[in-house]
Amino acid sequence: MSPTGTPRKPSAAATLTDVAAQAGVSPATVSRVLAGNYPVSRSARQRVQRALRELNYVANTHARALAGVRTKTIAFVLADVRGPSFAEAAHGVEQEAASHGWLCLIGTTQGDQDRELALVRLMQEQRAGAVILIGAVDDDAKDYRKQITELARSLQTAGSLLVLCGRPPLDDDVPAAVIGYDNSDGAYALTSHLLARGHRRILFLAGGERNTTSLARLAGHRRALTTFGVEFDPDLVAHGSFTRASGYQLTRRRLLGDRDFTAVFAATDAMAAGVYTAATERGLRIPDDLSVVGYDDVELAQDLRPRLTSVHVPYEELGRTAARVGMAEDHQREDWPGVRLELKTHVVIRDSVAQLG
Amino acid sequence: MSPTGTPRKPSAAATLTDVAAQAGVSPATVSRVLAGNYPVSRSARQRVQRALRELNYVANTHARALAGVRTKTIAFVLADVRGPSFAEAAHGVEQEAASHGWLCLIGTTQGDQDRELALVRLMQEQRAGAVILIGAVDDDAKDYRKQITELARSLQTAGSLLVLCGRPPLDDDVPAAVIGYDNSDGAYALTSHLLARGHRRILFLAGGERNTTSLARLAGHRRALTTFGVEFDPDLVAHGSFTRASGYQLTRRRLLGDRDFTAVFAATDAMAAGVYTAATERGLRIPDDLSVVGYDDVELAQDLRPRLTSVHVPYEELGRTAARVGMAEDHQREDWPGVRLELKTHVVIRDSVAQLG
DNA sequence: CCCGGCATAGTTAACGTTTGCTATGCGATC
DNA sequence: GATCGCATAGCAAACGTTAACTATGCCGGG
Repeated sequence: MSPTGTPRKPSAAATLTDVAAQAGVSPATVSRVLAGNYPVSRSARQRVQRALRELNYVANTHARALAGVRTKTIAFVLADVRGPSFAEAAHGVEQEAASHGWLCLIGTTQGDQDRELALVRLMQEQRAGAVILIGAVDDDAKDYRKQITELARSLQTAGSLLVLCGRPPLDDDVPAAVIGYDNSDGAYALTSHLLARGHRRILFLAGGERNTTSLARLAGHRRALTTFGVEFDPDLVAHGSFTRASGYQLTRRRLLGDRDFTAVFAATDAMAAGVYTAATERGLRIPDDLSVVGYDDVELAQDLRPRLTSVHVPYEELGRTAARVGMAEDHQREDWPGVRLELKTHVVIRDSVAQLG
Repeated sequence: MSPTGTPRKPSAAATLTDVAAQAGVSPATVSRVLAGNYPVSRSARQRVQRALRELNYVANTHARALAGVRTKTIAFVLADVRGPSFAEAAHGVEQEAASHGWLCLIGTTQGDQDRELALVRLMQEQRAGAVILIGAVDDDAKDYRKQITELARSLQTAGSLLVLCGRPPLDDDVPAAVIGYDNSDGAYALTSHLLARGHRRILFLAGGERNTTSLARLAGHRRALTTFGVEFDPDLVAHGSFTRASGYQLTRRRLLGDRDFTAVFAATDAMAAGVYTAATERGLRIPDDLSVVGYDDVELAQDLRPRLTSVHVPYEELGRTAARVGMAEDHQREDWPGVRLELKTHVVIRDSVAQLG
């Protein structure tokens, strides 16, 4: 009734109650206009909408959440946003979330597992609808599994969900979703390709010795060797990290003496890029003098010359799927069946492998 | 007094009040133990801490925020997390935020300005302490400036702050911080380098016709031309987008007929990569037959062969600075002086430019 | 021996929404 | 013409914290 009646406290955001006062209705009515889940008369609705505009009302998520509305926020935690494969996955999560009107909370660990744990806690304080963990882990950390298991339970208790993405599952009774992709089979196929082209001595450039992704890729590699009846030579495995610099160092060292391999399987495309540099430095031409393959099929694989043969991993799809699972409503139920998905990979043949013999 | 007294409602997260009951104290005491800003007796503290652990208490940010505690959340909005320069900036924001215990809310626009506006609104509903907008804009959108100005004011009213990052400032009276970097001077320096090496006919591959970043870089280029007394030829500017594909297309088209330029200035490194491909396809060697330069100095610049001469932009620093400004406490004051910073760039000379004549 | 003050503790009123319940008016039905 | 029901509206109690007050006991000083 009093359009210019009681003036709001200056320089503070307008609340629902302010809007109600301005429109001459009760707060409940404003809330109903906003939610549209209850009949409101035409005239009241119009006055409310006018007041909403005039006061430039912005809803308060915190109050909403407290009052029991499910928060449309999904959290994800990864090692580093700059890694191309991580970025791809992050993009998938973000797109999927956005398409449902959800927002993303993000945190990075730089590979520190304690930081990861701390971040999950923080995300839980924010009452994120789900927490997605992306990327490999070191399989040693003793109480890491225990702690993450506790977190998973804790999240479930709070009506949230832990989604593990691209890392091995926890125990069966842990309430977490697992979205994986197939590292071992991809490596199997890639090594098979190398073997089919006549390579017998293949240097495998691995990541961290306990890194689960690295381990799985190495396992696939060995499996292919066995299938083709080629004996596995431990000397042909070098451990480093998933970086270009590491690929460079490892290769450089191996190229110092006599070369006893015709191909290099780099556990990631980034490492493969390092191999290129080291080989070029030594005057080796790819693929004529040395064949190289990578893994991940990030954009870089097409930028290298010759273009790199690699295994395509659907990182964006991985992120999308994780988000979809996290946003699903039914994981709140007591009898939720759990989710365990495995995405497929495939070899992309380009120009970095020579046919031998 | 009753350690196992009243059992909590099963399968719901423990609240402060639950903890208080368990420890036999009032909620206020628990809150004080948590905050550590008020004396609590040793015995009470210990009982509380025990209960905290037993119940696996996780604070509720929403309730805290409602009760008036400043939320330690910073939001940032960019076009796409996959772009390497964006990723770098995002990393900077995230690192800086994390080092102060803040969390990041993230949203991407895919270049859609309406989406950007909508995202800022969403972030405001979340009561983010600041909202950082990263990246260029199209300078045409009529009411875009008006709307973003309104948002800036609205954010300020709510005690938050709009931080514009790598895009031109709004009007002087708009309460927003602006963190820029120098596009025009960088382009000036880079074109000067080309001119100093004897190039006179330089094809400039620009981004969107109204893209502010592209426009600024083109302006610097023209300024250098003028300084060296070289007449600007509009025919030597081609507009596309900041992508590799666009760089490829634009170059390809120009290479069909007679070539009337000796160097290409690509407005981004990604476009330069496209130039490489198109040139190689035509059998042109870089830099012998054609010189190429880029802008941004992302990792890609070092992956290309020959390595790309480019302008280094401190994207990570840009993000860090934006976050720092956003998290500062004093921007809440009525008499906040505002912030307008400009980061420096510098040319990185590599192997993609030939000395002519 | 009384009182002022300090160290703790509890009480309670916010914070901004949502929502179940209750109240009101009015047209239709018997 | 009393009654029922429906379409609207408001009231008030949550939600989980914080912090300003208030209450209690105990100590030391006068």
